[in-house]
Amino acid sequence: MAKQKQDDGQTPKLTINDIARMAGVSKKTVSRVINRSPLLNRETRDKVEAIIQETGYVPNPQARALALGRNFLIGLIYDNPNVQMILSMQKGILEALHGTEFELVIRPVDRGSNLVMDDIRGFVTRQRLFGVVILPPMSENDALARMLDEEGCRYVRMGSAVLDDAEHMVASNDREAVADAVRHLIAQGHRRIGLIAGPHGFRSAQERREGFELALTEAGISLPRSLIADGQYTFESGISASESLLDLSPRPTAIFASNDEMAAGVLYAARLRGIAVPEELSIIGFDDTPVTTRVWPPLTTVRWPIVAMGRAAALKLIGTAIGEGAEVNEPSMFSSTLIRRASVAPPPAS
Amino acid sequence: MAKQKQDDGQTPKLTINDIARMAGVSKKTVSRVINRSPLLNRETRDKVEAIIQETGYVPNPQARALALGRNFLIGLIYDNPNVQMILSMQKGILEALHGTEFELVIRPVDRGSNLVMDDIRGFVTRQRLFGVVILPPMSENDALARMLDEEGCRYVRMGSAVLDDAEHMVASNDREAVADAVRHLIAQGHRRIGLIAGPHGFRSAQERREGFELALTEAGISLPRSLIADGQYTFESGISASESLLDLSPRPTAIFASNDEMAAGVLYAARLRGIAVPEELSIIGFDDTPVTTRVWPPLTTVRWPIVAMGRAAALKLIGTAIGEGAEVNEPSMFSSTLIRRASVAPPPAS
DNA sequence: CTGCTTCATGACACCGGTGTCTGAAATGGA
DNA sequence: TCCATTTCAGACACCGGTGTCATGAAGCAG
Repeated sequence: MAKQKQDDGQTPKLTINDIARMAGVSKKTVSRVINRSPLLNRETRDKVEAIIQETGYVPNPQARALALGRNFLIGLIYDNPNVQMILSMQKGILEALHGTEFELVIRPVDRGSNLVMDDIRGFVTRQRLFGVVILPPMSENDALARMLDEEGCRYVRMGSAVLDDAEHMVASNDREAVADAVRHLIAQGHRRIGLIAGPHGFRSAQERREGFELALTEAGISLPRSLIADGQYTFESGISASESLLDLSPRPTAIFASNDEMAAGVLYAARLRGIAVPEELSIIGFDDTPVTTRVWPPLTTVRWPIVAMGRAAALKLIGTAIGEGAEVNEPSMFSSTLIRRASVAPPPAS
Repeated sequence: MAKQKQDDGQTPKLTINDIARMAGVSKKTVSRVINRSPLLNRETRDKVEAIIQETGYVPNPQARALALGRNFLIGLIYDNPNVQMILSMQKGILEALHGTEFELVIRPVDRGSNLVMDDIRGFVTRQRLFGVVILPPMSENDALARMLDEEGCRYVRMGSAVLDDAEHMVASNDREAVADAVRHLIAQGHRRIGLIAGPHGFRSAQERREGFELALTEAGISLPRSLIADGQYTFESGISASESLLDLSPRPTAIFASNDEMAAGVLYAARLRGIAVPEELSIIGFDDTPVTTRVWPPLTTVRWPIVAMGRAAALKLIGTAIGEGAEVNEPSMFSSTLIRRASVAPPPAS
């Protein structure tokens, strides 16, 4: 099964010393070649490079990290019910990291636990990460940011929030996006519009709610408390939240759910009661996750450029390390767009 | 903005030398304390441990990795359209890694590209990973396995495959699971059952197809070629594949789709044609992803213990490193179960 | 031809841990 | 009491890179 090999069954790895010996130069010279030092004789460089090519030598990153005092690992910290968002974010970050020597280390944390901070501290200090990207809702944790500052760990926070610190934040303007979505409902003639809010304590939930209220206020529509139901960003919470809304009389003719999962829940609840969507009830969600197109009717929703934001976050992080002179200037604020599908129609002509 | 600090704005990290000096012992002794060496005087150990506690010293993993000749990074290599599966797998692996000093580095690859092998080789050799977990369909790539062997990189493959190499493989028995699902349809009275197969070249697609055929053969039902449509494991391919099936006359009374996304596509296509599910058409999917409960009616599907499999894979990998004596013996074969929801009913009494 | 600068390279210490070997102190048997 | 054995801790080299400084050769003005 295992082939016969010298020591551990492993091909012994080439080191910088091997290359130096083969090239007849000092290891420092090899190091210079690897690091593209400008003060090198062309011949020497070519000779060494040829040997590196030939042998397939790859410098040991651990040794490099040790000598340099920093490594090439980016951490992704999250605690999020939204599976789709995590993967999109990973995708964006990985796109930015592709072709660099950075790798992505992921770290879900348990926000409920009061050991989170210790957990994360252990994570960044043990691995001496180059930097981390923090996803909501953890990104709203200012104590975490302070801790990372203390530990000397670079970080970028993702948020649906006001841009209070462009250096450490990549954000999307949820409030305005939601306001747009609700304006769309109003333009269709809706006046009794329900809101399924996100969990208390989530910045995004707060922003989306404010956007909702903003659009109604603009249109001079009053918003009774009964038209607001609390959700937890989960499908199940969407179902139960919409039940209280659909019990109302008169019933709302449209519901904005603060994310797609809950919007799917609204649709489900409507189906259980035999309420036709969109003829009797319009629905708008938020996130533009795949579920919006899997259900019937496909859900109108708000898309935010999450992959692009992930990319921007990663570039912010490693930008200082790569484009030395050329200060990478990634945008910090992204805006979302309304995706119109089939879950919105004018209200029934009651 | 940046607080005034000595050198780089970073708190200077404690090293083993600092601890040694403070404790009045040699660095080697501190090293022994860290590594729980048994040949240590109790007093000495307590003294050093107290100081470590007090100062919050954390050994530098890069230095450790360099000295040890191996690091504590597990890689996850995948190229998979199935978002849900990736995340579940990540979850399982992270569960296994939790509390250990291992971290998870993720690496999606582009299977289409012919640079994949070089890409992966670069990944494992550059980072000198401790080991990698490979997800399907990359796990079916034997050249990759050989390459990893060559590079001396441990690996575990995930598969819906025959268990040909328990040491390097964690598998689920898709064939039997699918056969069970189809038997369920047959038991309900279905005789004209369509199959939406997965992409050619995917082992899982092959296995699932074989399970499908097995159940029909058992029941003595013949399977005309026209009842098999090719899909790509995507929602869209599910829609188009089901169209050819639904055009048939007589129409199949049930369809087994090789994954949930495609099953959702079948449902969508049925809705477009006004075919009632499950009254006129029964549907079964595979994977038990959340989409099965978001759509109406909720889809009957096959659940495979993906998180548990991820955990097992990771434990297999690090088992040799941790439970020295106690040879960790993770199961290598997992079985799946049929989850009955509302998308299956007896065929119409045509 | 000499002295100075510039360029290319090497010697050597160092990053922060671990393995090996050695030596001192403690233990124990005769 | 003495020597053999065991226990514990330290000295030192080493892992594989990088930073600093020294050194030798070449270039150039005087």
